[in-house]
Order: sequence, then structure tokens, then C-alpha cells
Amino acid sequence: MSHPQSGCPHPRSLFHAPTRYALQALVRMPGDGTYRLARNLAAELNLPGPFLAKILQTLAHADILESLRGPTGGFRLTRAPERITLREVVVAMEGPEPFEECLLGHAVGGEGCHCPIRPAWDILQTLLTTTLARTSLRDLQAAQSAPDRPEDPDLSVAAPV
Amino acid sequence: MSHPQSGCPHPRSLFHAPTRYALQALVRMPGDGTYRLARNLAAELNLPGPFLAKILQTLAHADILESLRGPTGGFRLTRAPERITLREVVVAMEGPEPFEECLLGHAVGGEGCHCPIRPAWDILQTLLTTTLARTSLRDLQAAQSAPDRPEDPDLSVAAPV
DNA sequence: ATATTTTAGGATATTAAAATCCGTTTATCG
DNA sequence: CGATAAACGGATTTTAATATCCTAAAATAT
Repeated sequence: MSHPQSGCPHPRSLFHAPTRYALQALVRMPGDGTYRLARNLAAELNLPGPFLAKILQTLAHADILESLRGPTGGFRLTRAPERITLREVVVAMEGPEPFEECLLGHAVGGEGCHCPIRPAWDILQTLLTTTLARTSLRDLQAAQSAPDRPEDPDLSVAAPV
Repeated sequence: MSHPQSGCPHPRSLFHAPTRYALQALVRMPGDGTYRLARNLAAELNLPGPFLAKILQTLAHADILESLRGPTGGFRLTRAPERITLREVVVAMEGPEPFEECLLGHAVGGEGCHCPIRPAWDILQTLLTTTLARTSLRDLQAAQSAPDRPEDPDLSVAAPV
């Protein structure tokens, strides 16, 4: 029976679609100071050009990309990919509040939430946040070329970075 | 700037809203064989009656609830709450496929995904799944009454249950 | 200067999720 | 057996997410 009331085509993703597109676009950004065209990038990602352009604009507002108009224009990274974290990108696209505090929908702030899964939920959120914070865009770009699996992540989620 | 294009009211939840409602409703189901009214339950949860009724129907199809029509009718658990797992409820509401395999949107099946965050993502999914599978509805009900924090979850996510 | 190319960004359209409505069926009660 | 009360389930509406469109502004080239 599955979904409440409708056939659901693809499996759910953790973040919104534009966040995925943002990551996919950033991976393809040149490392030198070259500007890249939105239209060009959109074709490569099989996305509608104007839609990707919006996403790139959002990234530009977040100081992850910078833009130049006119011919020879386009978008480029504001910094070296080593200095851009995935967390930064996700925050730019999704906002600073990642998720609700627990599965029953209790709000951030945590008072009055006594779910037994709450501790696990907290750990999940911390692991996700720290992993995103520790991973740079460069790491993501490198992984796209090298098919080798990277090292396992650190599970000691003591201090959020 | 936050969300791509619109003000987002509440923080995003991991699952769909009806899944939360389902959990909230199940927590309030009586432990004896008593039938409980959808309308009654909806009032307690501040939800529209017919909408909650749909959700309860879905749970009934999944053999988590059973229903009886007519006066004296309503819904009740098919089993003792100790024998109903949260995972079962989530699967009933969201379907068996939990999430895409990685943040860049690569599909389940895993070929061609080389994200550096993929290992962490796999661990997150396993931790979530096992935690839900290990937690019974009874645990959830007990936690609602007792304000004490339960023990920390097991992080050795070796074998998915 | 003017034409061309690109991003900027507001407005609109489309689609899926969430919520509602209403006639039907089933059970109980008088 | 008729009246009432409940779940059943299809159809519809509403709202939020996703995608598109179009005019303006800026930079370059001729």
C-alpha cells in the first residue's frame, strides 16, 4: 500500500531537489578562475537552464559562487574548492535548521520530547552535520574521478565542528 | 537566503507528515482490546477527523490496526504494542524504500556513486533502520509517560535487523 | 553608441503532497 | 426491519515544492 495516497515515483531524498542540483553543479565548477555558463552546465546535468540559474544565484548570494554578466560571463567559485564545505552548501540551500528534533514532530528546543528514539536521532543529526562540515567540495570532486571508496567516517561524534 | 524560493514555515521532517500522525495516533491506542474512535483521536491530536481516518485505514491495511464499523466500532491494535515496531509503522506509511543512496541523488543499487559522504550516509541509514526496528510501540508509549531519558542507542550497526 | 550575451529576479505555471468532502457499506441498537 | 453510528474509499480541493517564463540590468564586442 505504501504511500498514504498516491503512487510515489522515486525514493525520497534527504534534502530538497535544488540542493542536490547545487551539489551536482558545484562538482562541475572549474578549479581555475574561469567563469562557467549556467546554460552550459544545465545541459550537462539535464536540467532546465533557467531553473539551474536560480540555484546558482542562491549560491552566489551565499558567497559560494560569484557571477559576471555579459559575454565571457557566467559563474565561478569564490574560493578554492578545498575551502568550501558541503555543509555550507546545504545550509545555503536548506537554511540553518536541519530537521525537527524527533520523529513524532516535536519542535526544536527539545522540551517535552521523550521519544525513545530521540538519542539515536540526535546522534544521526550530529553525524550528518559533522560529516558535511568535514567534507570539502574538493573531496567531492576528487571522488567523482577516483572510483575508490574513501576511508570510513569517524563515528566519534563528540564535538560538532 | 535560505530556501530556494519561498519562506519555509516549519523545519523539515525526516518522514512525511502522515507518518508522524500515525505514530502519534498509535501511541494513544489503548492496550486492552478496546476500540477507539478516529474522530475522538483526531480531536486529541488536533487533526481533521477524516484525514486521520485515512491514515488509520492505511495502518489497518498494513495489519497494524484493525477496524470495526458501526456503533461501538473504531480502531484497535492487532497485537500487543510490544510486538509492533516503529519500523513496521514507517514502512506502512512510507513504503519499503527508505531513501536514495546518496546526497547527490544517485539511485539505489549504488553503482556509479563515489561520493565521499556515501559511507557516512550508509551508516546513517543503517542506524536509523535498526533503531526503528528495535524500538517497539510499547517503548514509545512508555517514554511518553516517563520523562526519563532512555539509554543511549547501540552504535554497533553491524547487522541490520 | 549600439547590438549582443549573459546574469537578476519577479511573476507565473505545473506537479506532488496534504487535507477535505461526500456517498457507500457495515455493524449495532431500538 | 428501520434508524443510527461508525469505517470505507473514491473524488475533490488546497497548499507547498518544483519548474518555467519574461523583462530588466550589466558587461562585452563591434
